Amino acid sequence: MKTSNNISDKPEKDDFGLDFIRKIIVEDIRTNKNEGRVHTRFPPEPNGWMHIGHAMAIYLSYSVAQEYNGLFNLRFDDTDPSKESMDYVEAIKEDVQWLGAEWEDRLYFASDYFEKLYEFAVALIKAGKAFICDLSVEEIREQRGTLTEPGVNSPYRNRSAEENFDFFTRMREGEFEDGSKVLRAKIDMTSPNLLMRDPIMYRIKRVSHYRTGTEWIIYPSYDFTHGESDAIEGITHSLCSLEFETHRPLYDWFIDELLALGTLKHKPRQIEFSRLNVTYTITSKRRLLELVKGEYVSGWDDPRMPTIAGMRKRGFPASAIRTFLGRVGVTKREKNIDVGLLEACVRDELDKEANRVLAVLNPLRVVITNYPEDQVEHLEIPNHPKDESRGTRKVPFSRVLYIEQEDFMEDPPKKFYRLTPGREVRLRNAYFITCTDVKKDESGKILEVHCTYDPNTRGGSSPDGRKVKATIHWLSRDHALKAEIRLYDRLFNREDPLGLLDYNSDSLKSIIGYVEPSLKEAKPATHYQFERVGYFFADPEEFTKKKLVINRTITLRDTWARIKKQLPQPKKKKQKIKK
RNA sequence: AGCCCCAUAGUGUAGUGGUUAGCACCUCAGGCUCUGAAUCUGAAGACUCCAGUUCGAAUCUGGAUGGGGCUGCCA
Repeated sequence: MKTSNNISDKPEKDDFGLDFIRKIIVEDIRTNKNEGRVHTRFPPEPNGWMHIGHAMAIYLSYSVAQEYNGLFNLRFDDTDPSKESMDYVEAIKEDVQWLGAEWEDRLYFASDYFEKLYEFAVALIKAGKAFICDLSVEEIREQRGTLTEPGVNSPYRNRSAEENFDFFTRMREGEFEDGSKVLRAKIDMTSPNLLMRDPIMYRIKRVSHYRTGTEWIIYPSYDFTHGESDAIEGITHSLCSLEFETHRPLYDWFIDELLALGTLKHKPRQIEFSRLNVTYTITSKRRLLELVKGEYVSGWDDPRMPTIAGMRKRGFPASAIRTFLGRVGVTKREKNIDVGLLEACVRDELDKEANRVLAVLNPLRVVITNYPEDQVEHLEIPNHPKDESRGTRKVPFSRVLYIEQEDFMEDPPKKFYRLTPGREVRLRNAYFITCTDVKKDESGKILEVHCTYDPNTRGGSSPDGRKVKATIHWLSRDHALKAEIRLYDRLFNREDPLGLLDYNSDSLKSIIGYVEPSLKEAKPATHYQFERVGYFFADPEEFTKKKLVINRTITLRDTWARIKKQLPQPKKKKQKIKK
């Protein structure tokens, strides 16, 4: 760290392309502010689940610290005991860790600073900067004024420092009722910023705190805790979302006063960035709670939820979330990111990571009529077509197979080039087969399809160089394993969902599908690509050898589905053409 | 209504007085392919407006317009 500081010969434009926060940091380092240190923090309140928006805050603060050789703290902002719990602390730690943000030994709690905060408050009281106010909640609200009218001074505003100190001591000792007195900062009741109108610093709350128990009955407010905690920890850049912008003058006021009194020695800088909104998702705690309470989802970690726990269970890799966040960037504009971008990042990552296997979601029986009745072959199939080092596995092949229902059409449209009567296609990594016959029941429902195979195409290529237009996936019927497959889709069917009203009732379809035998050896929490179908994830908790529970993370990009949509509608029923 | 913040393709972002205004996702067309995947090539697509400063403005200044935030003893 003790490098020579030749500030002058630093190239000026090395901050090109950086976001505005990193520019500030680069400049601060250049001018040796905070002795060139960078120290950030993520300050969740342990009263709820972390979601994609929090992920952005975590990732930003952490990666900024990383990039500039700084430190990153995890600090729980636990000043409202009525809603907080240790369970949330543990869940949040897991989420933060999973995302890849490391706090090392710097795990802190604002509640550890209660004594210090109390002393800070006393210092402010003694300096005449804070007073005990006996007004009720309603009276304080009335006297605060409105957006356009100034507030009026509390009648208790001019109590002497001694009296204030005495009251504050007795507040702590439990002499007064909850709500009967508060400690307020003495700032300016006419400020156009409502937060500066003598804001509350301490309130009496006889609620047991999940960490400090009944030790305290007075608790500091967010505004009087957050900045002070930052200062105590030596935070240099306190990054938060835009809604705290109007709090900044107050953040600064407390610290400046404490600095002037010599109580504090360090001043962090709060910088606000716009929060992340994603299409087809909601992050409002209240709205999400409705889904949980109404059992529209299985819980806060339901794979459809935008929570970090939900995305984890869904099978979104942390690295995909990180690249997503990186692509989104940091600004102060309101953003509404296309969920497609997140999905693209997930596919991108999984294409590299996931081994390929064969699975059939909706089976259609295929009989290879020229294949010997009792024969079983074990075909060697690569685990990843782009990565030989991942090796191969054996997949059984026999006379009776399953293929995907939608890979066969008796009377196909022009652009359909999968299996159809008379046509030859390839079974992935197996054989060329030609459809010879279609068996139906009396009602016309297709029961099975008869095909012949070409023994010379073993492995999937023909010696005569003959081409087929399509390759489809398959499974040997007698060897296929049943699996509970949960097909997840977007939780809402509206780009800008309001809540329950836009709930997508098709967002989960649980089906029994078939997978190749190798899946029996799968470990929970591993990613697979079901070839031609999508990316799937062995459920971290529920997947066992006996019961294969598999979540669909995301479908493959499906060009055929789009072509199909553009095709003239088959005239089964009269359909009203929308447009 | 008062104060504060924001404004570049559909979306997100780069651009810091001279650029054919760059990139990513999306969209469309095509190539390649044992995944209609991946990949490759190409196309379409933007500086909110009005004044001012300047030889020259997306960029600086002023105003307008549009969007967002703020009236918890929540964070």
